[in-house]
Amino acid sequence: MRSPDALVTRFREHGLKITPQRRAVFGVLEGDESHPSADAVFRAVSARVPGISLRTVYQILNELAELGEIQVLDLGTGSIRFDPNVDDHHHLVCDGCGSVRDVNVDLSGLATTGDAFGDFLVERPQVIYRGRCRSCGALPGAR
Amino acid sequence: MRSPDALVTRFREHGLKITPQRRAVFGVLEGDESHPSADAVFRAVSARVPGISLRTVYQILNELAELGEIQVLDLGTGSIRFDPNVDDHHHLVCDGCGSVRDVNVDLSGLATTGDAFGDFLVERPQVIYRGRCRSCGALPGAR
DNA sequence: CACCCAATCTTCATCACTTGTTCGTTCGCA
DNA sequence: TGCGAACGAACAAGTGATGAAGATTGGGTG
Repeated sequence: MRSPDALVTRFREHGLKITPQRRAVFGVLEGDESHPSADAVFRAVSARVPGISLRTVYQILNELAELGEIQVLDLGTGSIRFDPNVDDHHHLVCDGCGSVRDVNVDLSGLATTGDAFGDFLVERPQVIYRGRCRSCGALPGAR
Repeated sequence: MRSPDALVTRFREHGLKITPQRRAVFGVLEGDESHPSADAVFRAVSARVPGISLRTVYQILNELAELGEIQVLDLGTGSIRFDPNVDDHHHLVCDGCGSVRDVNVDLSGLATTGDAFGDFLVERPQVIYRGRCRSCGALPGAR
């Protein structure tokens, strides 16, 4: 995701208006590596723009996704996660607390064609490393 | 997943009763490679046991999962998928129609520890190959 | 073979997440 | 500054999955 200023420009270019709500979402997402859910973004944004509705947050997040500024992730944690990091990378998902972390691994050796794939056209291989983060390490497993 | 007969034995061993509903679910899942959703199982089972409730199907599927007889998959297709194949394997997911296919690839080379993982303990690396199946190959993309 | 109790099934309700709709308000360019 | 298009807020719907409770049934027992 680009900087909030660049996003302002980009939104204007696409005929989208710049509202305090949008600015606030831009600001909250900038540098956020926590892979927040819509609700988490909503709570963070509410501190800057009291009274904003969850619906509006969803709208803005979907707009950002459509512009390719953020990535939409369904990692099976019960809610969709949003990732301002749109570079090629993969994710660690903690079964204990549901937290998500980026991980950079070289998958160039990963086959995406061959007998096993038949005529299926692989476009986006995705790796989800499920396990336990440090704080959930020893604990038994309810999310 | 074992054979329906073996499942009957296994359920009895666990103090679970054998009902027509359970037999029907066993039968439907046997050899099923379509990775059905709960609703798909429900529809298939309804042909054998008219009047069965969706709630009961969910219950039986969860029991099978707890016994480790089937795998529960959240592949981001909107609903949970159930897989009688519990061997180590991965999945092709079609962005077009949401269909799922098994794929056997050697992932022994896939790292699960190292600097990139820090103190995160990877237990189940999961690979989802997203792309297009044959019939959706050329078509544009609504699911 | 009928009985009985726990287990199970069905029905209804609830919950969490996400999106559709409507209407008053606001943006932003002229 | 003003106007039209776009937006935000409130409300409600919709989907997938689970919780609760009363009616029913499996299957060992007398």
